[in-house]
Amino acid sequence: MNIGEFNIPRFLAVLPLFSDLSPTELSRVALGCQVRRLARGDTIFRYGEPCEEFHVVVSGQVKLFALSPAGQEKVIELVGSGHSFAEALMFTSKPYILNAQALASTLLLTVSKQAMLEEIERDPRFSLRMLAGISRRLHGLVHDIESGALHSGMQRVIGYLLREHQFEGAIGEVYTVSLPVSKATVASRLSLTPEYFSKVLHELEAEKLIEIDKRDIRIIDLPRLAQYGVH
Amino acid sequence: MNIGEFNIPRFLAVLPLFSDLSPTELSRVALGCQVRRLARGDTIFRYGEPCEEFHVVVSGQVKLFALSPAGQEKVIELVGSGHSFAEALMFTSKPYILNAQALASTLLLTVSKQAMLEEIERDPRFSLRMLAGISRRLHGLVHDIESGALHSGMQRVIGYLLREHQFEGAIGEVYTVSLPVSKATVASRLSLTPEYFSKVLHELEAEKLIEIDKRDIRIIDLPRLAQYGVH
DNA sequence: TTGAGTTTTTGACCAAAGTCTACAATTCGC
DNA sequence: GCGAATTGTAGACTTTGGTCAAAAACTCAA
Repeated sequence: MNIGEFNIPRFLAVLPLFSDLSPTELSRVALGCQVRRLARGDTIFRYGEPCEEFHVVVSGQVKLFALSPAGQEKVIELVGSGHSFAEALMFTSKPYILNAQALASTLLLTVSKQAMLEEIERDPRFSLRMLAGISRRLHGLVHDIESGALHSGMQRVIGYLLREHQFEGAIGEVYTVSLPVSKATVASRLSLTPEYFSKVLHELEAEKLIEIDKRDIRIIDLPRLAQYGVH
Repeated sequence: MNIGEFNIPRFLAVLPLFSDLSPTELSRVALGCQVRRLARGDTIFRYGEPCEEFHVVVSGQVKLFALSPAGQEKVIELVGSGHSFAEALMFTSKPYILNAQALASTLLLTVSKQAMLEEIERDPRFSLRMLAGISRRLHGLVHDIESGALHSGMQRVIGYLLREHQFEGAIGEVYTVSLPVSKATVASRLSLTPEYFSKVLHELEAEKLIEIDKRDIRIIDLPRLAQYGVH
């Protein structure tokens, strides 16, 4: 795809955040945008760098992660096509508190802080949508903290499978969840080591609740899976 | 204190969120407010209830917590005087996702969603301040996830002591941290059981890094405490 | 296809943190 | 100041989940 030909206003119009801006407004915002093509492994930003923009994944996949002093990483979020990240950073005038890296070949749209602030000044309804977006993200995190603290590793894995199975096709009684990324990455997202994640999956397979076929997990007994581990 | 005499606009003016509204604007917001006196243990809201307002602790203390299906609770946040909570809920038009309860005799100011939305429509700068506030909260949570996932229980306790000691007075070389609430509540905030929290504290005491005197923790050797457990 | 480089699995072993129980200390209502 | 209720401490024991090392399975490019 030729980056030069990518129609920014048209893409912006699809995002919930910008969905009811007029064409004039859209092209005004588009002026503050920049499109980049990234290869797998490319860094988008690092902890501590100044933040003057937010980002939208047009296609591909991005991971947001923290690094411990010892260098071990914890995936906070996986961002797929059509989703945005780092909106909240813009408003605190603090540097990035996370790292972002492309997990695959990715087309990334970057919107400048300046363009956003101008649009907020112009239209209060716009800022309401921004508030709603950030609030939703905050709730997602609260939910994550809850499940991290309240559920065991087994339960987090089951919860993940149940959440993801909705987005996948159902064939007969059998749902298939395709892990979007490597097992190690999903494991980190769930705050588990890859080894332990593997063990948990295989325990579920031994119980005839799921079947593992590389990155496809078939859910064989949904009701019993939902029940498992609720001792 | 007589609730009827409590001057709402004057109190609002002290909050960062409202700090540069004019007296006219303040009294307009005040119309959408309500003041309540709560006793220790009183419920402010429960998971699942509709949310049509946000809250400010005038005096006293409030805990926000999640409940597992089994009924065990995890404290997500402790809110003290002058701080607000549940702002983000207002913008998602979803029900409360947490429970809130007074930990002590508390004076609570409740601001209606309606009043806030009207003010946002009027002044874009106001919404920017709102965005900054919610964003800051989001970063606090990201920070919590990082330290929960990346640090051991020992390190979380030390981190807590180091964070809190700044707010307390220093006498000579010895800083004193006064736990604001019961050890069990602090333990839950740190995702530990009360028993384990107690063990960790006493291990630190045995190492002559702190001294425990009921709810007062004296930090005897700050530099070594900061270092301890960084194996 | 081969073989180098990942990613995933396995199993033995270990440590951190939770559970349970009992009891000591504190606080509070009266 | 007494007794009840709440909070905190201690120790034995269990479990969950992490570590390490090695092997197996996959991927992909030449």
